[in-house]
Amino acid sequence: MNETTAPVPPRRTRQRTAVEGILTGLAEFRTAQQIHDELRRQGDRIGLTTVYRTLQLMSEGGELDAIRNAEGETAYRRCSGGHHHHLVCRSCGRTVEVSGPAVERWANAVAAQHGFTDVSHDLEIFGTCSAC
Amino acid sequence: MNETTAPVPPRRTRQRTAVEGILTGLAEFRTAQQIHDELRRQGDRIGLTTVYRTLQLMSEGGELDAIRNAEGETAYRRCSGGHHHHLVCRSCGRTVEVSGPAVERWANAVAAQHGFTDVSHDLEIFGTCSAC
DNA sequence: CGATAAATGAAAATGATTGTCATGAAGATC
DNA sequence: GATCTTCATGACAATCATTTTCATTTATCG
Repeated sequence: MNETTAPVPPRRTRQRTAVEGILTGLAEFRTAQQIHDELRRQGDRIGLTTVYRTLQLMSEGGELDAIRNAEGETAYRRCSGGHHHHLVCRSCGRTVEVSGPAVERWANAVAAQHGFTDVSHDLEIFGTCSAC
Repeated sequence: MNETTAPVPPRRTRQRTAVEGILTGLAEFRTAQQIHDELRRQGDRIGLTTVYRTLQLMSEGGELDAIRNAEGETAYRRCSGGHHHHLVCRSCGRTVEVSGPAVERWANAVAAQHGFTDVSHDLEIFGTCSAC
């Protein structure tokens, strides 16, 4: 009766391990195609479709953060536990994780004032970093 | 020698006027396709390509704000003097404009702490509205 | 009124992402 | 270890927003 609580863990395959391996120890955002290219460069035989699917599943499972860049591509990065936002450099793409309890409270309060429940939010800050 | 300062104003065409007309007096974000559909519904004969091009030019010229939604589409809105954010209902899509000076200050402060300049940000709050 | 360069738009091209489905491989069971 | 059931994979086709192409139309200037 519990079909929503995922009683079945995902299978441990060579491909899934490879994708996780790329993202572990990397703090930057990467697109599916970049990850695919990198794995191929390492001699790993893996399909582009699989990379897309794996990243999507990991993202849905809360293992990855996903953002869309200006070119319309979706980029992923390993997710550090808590809820946070991103400060992204427009030029080089460098990303810094930031968090602000005040923002969380403000968002919840504003939503509540308008009768909204089950609140979540997305916040991205863009700028030019000191190196650029 | 001044090719970057646009000495030539864009021509005033029926199509450009129509696109501007749709966005004037509308505070919500609309995609190129939605605007194209709306114009067609009004009996205005206009090509989808032209709508895309016009929106892009207006956005580059600072006349419009552009955001990317979760489906990967780009939505535009007339640049209303005041900066604000959106509270969107997940079920019915109802949108409420909200603003919070505290959030603006926080975003600017955080960015500055990390050496970022020329800061902007996107914030969207999602929830279920009282009617749903 | 022309001349001229920008604007338009229909159709084709692009490019990221998703769907399809036959084959391959985990994990459970014997 | 052999087998079975089911999920995972991947080559390819399909989708879909957006861009490019290029012949035609039209603002705007002199």
